[in-house]
Order: sequence, then structure tokens, then C-alpha cells
Amino acid sequence: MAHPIVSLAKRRGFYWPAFEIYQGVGGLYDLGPLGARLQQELVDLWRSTYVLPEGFLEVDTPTLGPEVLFRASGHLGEFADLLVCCRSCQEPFRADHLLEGVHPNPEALPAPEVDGLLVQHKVRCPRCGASSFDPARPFNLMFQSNFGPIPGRFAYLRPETAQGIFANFPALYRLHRKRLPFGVAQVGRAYRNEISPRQGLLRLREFGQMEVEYFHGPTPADKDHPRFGEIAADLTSLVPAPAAGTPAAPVAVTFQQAVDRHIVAHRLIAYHLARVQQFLLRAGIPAERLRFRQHEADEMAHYALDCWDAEVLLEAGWVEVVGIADRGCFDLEQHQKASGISMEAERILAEPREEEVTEVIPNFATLGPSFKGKAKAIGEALRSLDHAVLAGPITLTLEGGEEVVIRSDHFSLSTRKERRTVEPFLPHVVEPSFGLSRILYCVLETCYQVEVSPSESDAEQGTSEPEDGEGSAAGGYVRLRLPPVIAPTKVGVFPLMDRDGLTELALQAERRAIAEGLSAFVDTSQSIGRRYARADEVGVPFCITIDYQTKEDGTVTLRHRDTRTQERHSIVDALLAVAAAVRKPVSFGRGT
RNA sequence: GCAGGCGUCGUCUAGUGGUAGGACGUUGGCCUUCCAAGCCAACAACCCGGGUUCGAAUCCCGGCGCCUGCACCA
Repeated sequence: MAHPIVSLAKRRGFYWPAFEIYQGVGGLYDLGPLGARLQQELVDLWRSTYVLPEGFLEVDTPTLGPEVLFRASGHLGEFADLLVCCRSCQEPFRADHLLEGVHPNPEALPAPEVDGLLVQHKVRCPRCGASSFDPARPFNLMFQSNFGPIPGRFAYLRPETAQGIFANFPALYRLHRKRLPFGVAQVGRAYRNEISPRQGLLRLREFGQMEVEYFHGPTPADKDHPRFGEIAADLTSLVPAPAAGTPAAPVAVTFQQAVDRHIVAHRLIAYHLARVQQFLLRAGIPAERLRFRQHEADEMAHYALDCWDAEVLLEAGWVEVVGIADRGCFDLEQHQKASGISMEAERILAEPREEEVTEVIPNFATLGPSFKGKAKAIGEALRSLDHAVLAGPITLTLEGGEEVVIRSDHFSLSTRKERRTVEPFLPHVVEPSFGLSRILYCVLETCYQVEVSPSESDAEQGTSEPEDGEGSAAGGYVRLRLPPVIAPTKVGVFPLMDRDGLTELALQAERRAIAEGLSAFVDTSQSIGRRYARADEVGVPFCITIDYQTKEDGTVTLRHRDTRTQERHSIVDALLAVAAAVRKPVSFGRGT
């Protein structure tokens, strides 16, 4: 059974399957009025409590990218696996797995060869033992299109926002005035053509991501963070990758202890884990439903050296919502190789180094007459030669195979001393990657609370789900305990009676709330209790009620969603209290 | 993609061959001086396409979607 939040979400407008008028498309969901606003609030919270305080640079890059980009990133190579299905039991297998031991590099084989090798070596189905397979077909999780009318220029929808950041590293490094470390953030959508999307917002073909690439130096001293102290004492729950023979088990530690006991490799990863945890807690995920689990070696993505997932305990089990990966220099190295553009940063040497540099200087005065039009190419080739081999006349092989004989008067050697004050290196990167759509769902599910009304609770039923129909009295009183900072609607304004001028006062109060930047609404329908109930169900944290006393002294009641308690304030004070409660915190300090 | 189950107002559902009923909801009205389910009325549905049949929500086939398991999950 789906969690009752699912039908509430559709009924009240958080989210629902997309394109339902055409029977829908799996893995695509619409965010409704409340969902769109909730998502925006989550992004704002992330930006104000994480991106801004950390000084990250935020960028926005295209969702489409060229083939070379994703060749370089490894996504096309790694994810265009060939799949074969067993004819008798229909089980699908990755071709390269079946051909292990049969071929030295099974991943690189084209489909026809895979089919041939499977028959030739009588490979058996690991499941049922039969040895007859359907033809191999490529299985790509990347969405493909074309740029312009030329069919050969493939365009791909990005499977993560990260590559747009890596591809911009040289510019971003310059814009940060060539100082490391620094982080770059991006919020956007990513696309993966999932085989069988399921579980609503948890497995989508198009989803929201909030990613950070934290560029830093490669030495052990760089794997640290100046503000580690702020989070060192925060408590967390870690599930390290199990060592041989020992099962994975959660440990409760502070981040300081996690580093001291070598559960987490270094303080830099630990720092990011702490910031991720802080964000999730502020978004309303209960601490007891949150943990970090370390990937095992065989679970790791092709680029990762170390990876921790933030997981949230849902009805469906533990679900990954943030991945914190140490990507090393993998991505920058790949893009440097593929593009020919340097992705290196520079480090100032503690002590300048004197180096003797010997260069080959082509002598075009003699090269020109000897080689005419080829002189320029030969000159370039000479420059790139190792000077050690250049004793006298040599034979040079040009591109295209032509050999030319170079005389000693065709070039000269120049030796000079160079004083080096910097050295180049490829930065490393730690990547906290937030699954925005998943977080949105986790927040909704974990904030969902049912209170069995006292008259009906014959058993002690705590906060579990209703047995049958929801959205009604049968299931109990539904309350969405969204933190005020992310609640899509901040305050409801209710006239106690829809008469005697109370509604007019409510409309005035609503205007003032909106002027304060608070999303507000007036509800005059039916009884006051029903209006509170309707507001509680979608997580409105505060309700202001206009009553007869308001007409006399201008005061209203301010009701708190989670406690149902009310206080009397002037309208201005009530709105100030709401505004204070929904203001996004800025986190330099520790804790939550 | 495979196997099994499922698809009825916005939501939860009743309905096994004679063209759909309830509850919640929404809207309007009545009542009501602070915590949903008081009264009256209205609104609103058989996933899509074919087939069988005099007649299909119901039976058959295909598609799409959802759920569970397998596989996949950067």
C-alpha cells in the first residue's frame, strides 16, 4: 500500500503523475501549487543555509550536452551496457558480466561479437543454466537527441548537473582569483532513463538535483576544513562499509570521534557530512530517521574514491537522498584529456625552485629553404622533442609517416635557468549531491502525522497510519508538521464568523501578511475548526483568527499548528512572530 | 524488461453482463462567538483502443499507468 501522503499530495496539490490526461508517463511527476512552492522553499533553505554561508559560487548550466562531454565524464561508456536476456527464463544480464573470463575486455565488444562469443563459448545462464540468449541490445540510461538537423551530432540530457561545473573549472578557478579551496553549487534538473521507475518521487526519469563540487588540493593537509571545529561535536549516525566478515552496523558518534576512529577518512568529508546533516534536519527530517552509510567498494560509481550516502528511513526502508563522494581528480583529469584544456590549479611553492630548462629552437632560416611548406610543421615537431636525443643529424617522422632528415644547423639548443615559484596540480573534488525530489518526498512523508481522536482510540495507536480511507475522520486527524521555514503557506487568516465585518478585517490582515513577504490566505468556509483542520493537513504552521475582540482592540489570536495553542497579539506582533519563525537561518554556527 | 496483482467522481471505495451507489471533498444556502465529520441542495467517475454480445465497469486481446518480486539504480 502506498503511504497515505500520496493521496493527500494529489488531493491537496503537492504532486501527482504527469500527463495523466494521456494516461501518464512513468517516472514523470508534476509538482502542484503546494509542491512547487515547497520545492522552492527547500532550494531557498539550501541556498541560504549552505551555499551562501560556505561562500560557494552558484552557476546554472545547460541540461543538454554534447557527446564528447559525456564520453569524457564516463557516463556514455559506463552506462551504455549491452544487455542480453536468457531465452528460457527471460533473465536479463549484462553482457560483459557473462563474458568475463571469455574475453580480456568484454566491455568494449560490439553487440554482434557478444552474440557470437556467447554461442561459441556456450555460456550458460547463471540463473537457469540454459545457454541460449536473445541478441544483445544496448541499454543506455542517457536520453539522446540531436543538435540541429544533422543526425550525427548527438545531444544528451545530463544525468547529473555536475559535468556543467567540471567543464567550467578553468573559468571558475579564475573567477575565484585562483585560490583553493572553493565550492561551486548548481540547482537544476537531471535525467536518467530508468528501466522501471517506481515509488513515486523516489525514482524519477527527470528529477531535481542540488549539487556542490568542492575543489581542493590533493595533499593530506588539504583534506581538512577551517571550520571543522564548528561541527566537531555534532552527533551523527554512521554505517561504515563492512570489513570482511563483519556486518554493517550503525554507530552513534560525533564527527570528531568519526575522524579520530578513522570511520570517516578525513575531516573534509566529515565536515561536508555535517553540513548535509544540518540541512536535512532543518528541512524537517527527524534525526532518528537519518544516517550516513558508506558505499562498499563494488557499489561505488566509476569516478568515486569514497562515498557516503545520507539515508532517510521511510516506510519503504532506508532511501538515499544525498551522496557525498570523494571524486579525487577523476573528472578534471578526464576533461583535461578529452579537451586538451588545462584543468590544473597552481600552488605556490614554499621555496622557489631553480631549474635548468633546455629548449629546442628551430632555425627557420635554414628549415625554410630545405623544406619549404613543411618547415612550419617540422619546426613544431622539433620543439616537442626531448632535447636529449638531439645530438647531431636525426631522422624525424612526420604525421603521415614521411621521414625527413634534420641537420644540426636546422635547430639550436637553448639552456636557461628558470625560477619556479608555483607548481601545477589537478585539484581534487568532494561532491555533496542532493536529490531534491527525493528530499521533497522524504520531508512530506516524515512530517505526516495522524492523531487518532480520543473518542475513537480504543488502542494506543501512537502516530501510525490510518487503517482505511484517509482525508477523513475515519483515519484520524492529519497534520503535516513541516518546519515553518519551508512550509509552502505560512499563515492562514480566519474570521471567526463570516459576518459583522470580520471578513473585511481578515482581508486586511492578509494584505499585511503578504506585504511582509508571508504567503497567506483567507478562509471563510464552514466552521473555524474545519478551517484549522484543512490548514493543518497541508502544514500551514500558523493561523491568525479575527474575532469580535479584534473589532474592539485590534488584537487577534495566533494559533500554533503543532500544539494548537493560541496567543493574543496585535496584528502587527502576530505577523512579526510568524515572520521570525519562518526566516531562514544562516548557519555559521554548529548544531541544528 | 520479465512474472504476478491492480486501474470506478478530486480522494477512499461498493458494484461479476442489463449503462453506476456511498463516504469524504468541493460549491451554494442555512446554522454556528475558536478546533474537521449539524441541516438542505448542487457538482463530480467506470485508464485508453479493439473484440465478443442485442447489451460490457464487469468477459477476451493490446496499450498506458500503478503496486509487489527479479534485474537495474552514476
